[in-house]
Amino acid sequence: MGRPRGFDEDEAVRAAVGLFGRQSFAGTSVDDLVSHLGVHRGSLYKTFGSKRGLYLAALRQHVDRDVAAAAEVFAATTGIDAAVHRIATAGPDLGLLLLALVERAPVDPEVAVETSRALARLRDARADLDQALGLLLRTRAIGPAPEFVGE
Amino acid sequence: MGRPRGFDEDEAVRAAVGLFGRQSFAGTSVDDLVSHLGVHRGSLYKTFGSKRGLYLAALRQHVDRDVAAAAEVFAATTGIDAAVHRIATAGPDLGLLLLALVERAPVDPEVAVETSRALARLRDARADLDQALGLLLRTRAIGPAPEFVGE
DNA sequence: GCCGTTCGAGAACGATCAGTCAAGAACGAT
DNA sequence: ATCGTTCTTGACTGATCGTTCTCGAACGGC
Repeated sequence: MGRPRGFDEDEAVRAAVGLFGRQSFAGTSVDDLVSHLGVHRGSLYKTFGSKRGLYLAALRQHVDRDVAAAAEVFAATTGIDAAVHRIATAGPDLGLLLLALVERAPVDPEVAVETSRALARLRDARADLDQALGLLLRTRAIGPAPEFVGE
Repeated sequence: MGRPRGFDEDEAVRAAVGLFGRQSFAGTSVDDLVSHLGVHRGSLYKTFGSKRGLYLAALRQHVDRDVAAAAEVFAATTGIDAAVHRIATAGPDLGLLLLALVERAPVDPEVAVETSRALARLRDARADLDQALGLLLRTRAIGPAPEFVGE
């Protein structure tokens, strides 16, 4: 009963993944979120409790969806450069995971739980996780690695 | 001529490295900086121009000092786990570099220049840069890797 | 056709943000 | 001693921060 929602919660969280993944937690304001998610202020707080609550929801969806998809690419692609290149160009954006790892995990235990979950997923898909992480990090910072060409 | 400075610019920048490296750029307020650097508001803006100016100064010092020191450890230590463990426990804190890579380099070209400089330094010291980066990233997120013992 | 409930819309809250300004204090030079 | 210069100090600005509140609209149940 009651008035039905005017927004899709899953879509809203997905949009939050994009914003937090591009601008970081501290760098994303609630105004940013409100104007990009199609969710109004009151509904946002009613649904997620706080900015941090929405961030955690976004991170969980990111791990379950985007990180899982990336893990599949990693498992299916031989060669780290090719796998990371494929993810960077056609795969899911892992910006939120990278940002969560350095920005929030050290100071927010619940974030650390989710990032650990993500790392475990990736480790299962590929034993040389560290090398993949480092390459993803450099790819985000400098753009796609120019030294890699070809499929 | 003129009144002498009441603070050491090098020390102030070093303190800024710590703050930015722990709390990120967007997560560190000018009030934070003022209360931890021993530099008052006016002097901060007179000396560095803006919060971003101070951030760039901090990042440059970080690359020239802390990243250079880490590169020496990497070059002098055989074994990635041992090298990263040594840096994490007794070496320089590379938090600012990691944060700059994911938070600022993608949106601030001058930051990207400095992070590229840092990566070049590390690459010269160790060919398997990506693996080292990934391990540093995980170490920051979850704390020192429990699987590594000895040395 | 109301009632209870949930949501939409946006004004409003105190706090904090980055950045500026004016007034005075501490120096070197004359 | 006085002047020009540079730095200190803290109040101040308008904007933006995360969060809360109010009020009306849209629903299911009776």
